[in-house]
Amino acid sequence: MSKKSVPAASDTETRATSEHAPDLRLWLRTLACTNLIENHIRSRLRTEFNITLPRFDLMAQLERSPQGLKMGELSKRMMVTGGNVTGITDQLVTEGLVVREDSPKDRRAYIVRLTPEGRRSFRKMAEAHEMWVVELFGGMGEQQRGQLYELLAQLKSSAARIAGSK
Amino acid sequence: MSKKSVPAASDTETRATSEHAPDLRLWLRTLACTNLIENHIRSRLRTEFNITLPRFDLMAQLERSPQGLKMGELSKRMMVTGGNVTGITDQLVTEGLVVREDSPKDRRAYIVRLTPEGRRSFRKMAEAHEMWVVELFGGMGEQQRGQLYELLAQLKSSAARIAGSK
DNA sequence: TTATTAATATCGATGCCTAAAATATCAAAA
DNA sequence: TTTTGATATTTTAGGCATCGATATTAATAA
Repeated sequence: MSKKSVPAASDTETRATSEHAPDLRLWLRTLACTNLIENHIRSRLRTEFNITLPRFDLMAQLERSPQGLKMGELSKRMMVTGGNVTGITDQLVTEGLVVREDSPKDRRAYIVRLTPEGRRSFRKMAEAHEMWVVELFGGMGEQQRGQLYELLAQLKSSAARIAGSK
Repeated sequence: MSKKSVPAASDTETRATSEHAPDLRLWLRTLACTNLIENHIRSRLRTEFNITLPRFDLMAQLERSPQGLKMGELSKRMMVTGGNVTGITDQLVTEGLVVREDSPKDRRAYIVRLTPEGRRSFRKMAEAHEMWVVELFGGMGEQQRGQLYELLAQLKSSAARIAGSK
């Protein structure tokens, strides 16, 4: 649209920009929302429970799997690399919140499990965490949140189709 | 709702969870979308241009401000700490993509600016970057993207009201 | 059995990121 | 002028995250 009055030299680039900028703005807004919320949660986890978000996330995975998880399983579910899981687990072990046990089936592998204290501690934090999220989304109407949920499902599948096929 | 048939001992917690879980799921879905897209972009920037996302983001800020920006301005706009900006800028300087100049007005401050090569290099990358974003959102309809944009505005202001008042 | 290939986890190097402390400068009050 | 408080940046220490390399174990093939 409006090809006229656009300098010929930068035509392609200019048109690409003006046609696609809305998607870029949409992406930047998505990013801004996520960062805003994530930074808030990260900060409160730190000040109120003296824990980091990655550690909280790892514990959340273990809470859902009382039988414990292998390092590789954690890596897959948290969508991070194995080396990363090694480091976070090390920290949690020294804090007494999780334990590494040898797998009876596979001597290469460990089973990571919450300790009783880890479980107790996590439940407290999870309750607070959920309230924070409710608070952060509280300015939106019930219906708007439902719409957002559906639209994000579309976005996820759209992006996954592109990103998935590396 | 449905107070009956809920064990008394965990009543509060259970109800809180069942009532608020939708918001939690909504948040996790938001996070999943963002991570999916961000990781894809990060990976392509790396493989196709051998640059990291933070460096790209810093250059993007400078491109919009041809007169250059102070370190503190960059920090604010990128929503990261000053120490971080120092490190990223150092890298870009050694790569010859940006320069630090003394501020004529304020001897405490630096002005960071793109070099000609930095500007040339950034424009190439930005064009590709925009196409990737268009691709990633391409599975959504025009109207859906518009709705999403509006709903995210609501979310942003809702979250900012909570997160802003530290 | 032996050799090969794949899977599991760790380690080292590198980069991003923050919070807190240190350094330098500015601007205005005493 | 000197002090005081605010501002701008860097430095330091620690945690998070990736990649590539490595050691061990498992599973499979010869």
